[in-house]
Amino acid sequence: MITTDQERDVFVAIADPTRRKLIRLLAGSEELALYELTAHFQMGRTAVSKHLAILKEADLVRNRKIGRETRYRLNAAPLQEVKDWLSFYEEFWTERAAILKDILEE
Amino acid sequence: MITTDQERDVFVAIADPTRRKLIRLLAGSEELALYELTAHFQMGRTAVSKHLAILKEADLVRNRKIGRETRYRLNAAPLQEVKDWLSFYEEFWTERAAILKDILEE
DNA sequence: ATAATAAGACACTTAATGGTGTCATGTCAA
DNA sequence: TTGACATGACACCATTAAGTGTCTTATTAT
Repeated sequence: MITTDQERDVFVAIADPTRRKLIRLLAGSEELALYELTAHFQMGRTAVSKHLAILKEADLVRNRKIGRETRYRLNAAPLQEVKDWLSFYEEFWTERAAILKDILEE
Repeated sequence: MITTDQERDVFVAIADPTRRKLIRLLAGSEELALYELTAHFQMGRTAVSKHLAILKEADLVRNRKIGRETRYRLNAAPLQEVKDWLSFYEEFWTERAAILKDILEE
């Protein structure tokens, strides 16, 4: 049996600086077409398209076809998962926590 | 001129599930030696060591040699960078923000 | 002193990633 | 209706990533 393996990995999606820049661009506009997004990068359209596919896989981006162009929009919701993950470790880097720990270690 | 390229990429460091598990393990103990960490995985010691090297590069982990063993400890501080990055997008996934946006779009 | 343990340092393999260029197709404009 | 534009779909390539195994060295325990 072959599981279609739709991984939906948000952590991997945001690991790449190009993809973080895409997210940033989409946060600034309601909707942007592939060719508009591509204009902000040095790489070719195909590469940008692939990055968007990875973002889409993680559901960080939604798209719809309008005439001959494909418009992309941001869906930030999956970032919640990262925030939840982080929240567990927050106490480990907080100044307050560090002081408390020092006290306990005395 | 060769720039030694110490990239220190926190986003890449946390993108891998094995490395997130390492972080989790280290959050649970003050210090753990490589062989102790390795015991929690199916992969070999060398592989775990490499993952720790990547975490160390991102300064998410510090290590010291005690006798023949190398003990690792968590340094969560660099995760702050991820949190800062996330905070910018927080309003985009908040329920409140979604409702507000709908109102503004009327 | 010797054997066992912990880990560093390599060399190596396989698969995934990030990019390219090209061709085909649908859509818009003149 | 013809040409230009936007994109999808490939095939392809180079580099990096993730894992392996082996050899060596330092340290501990018997």
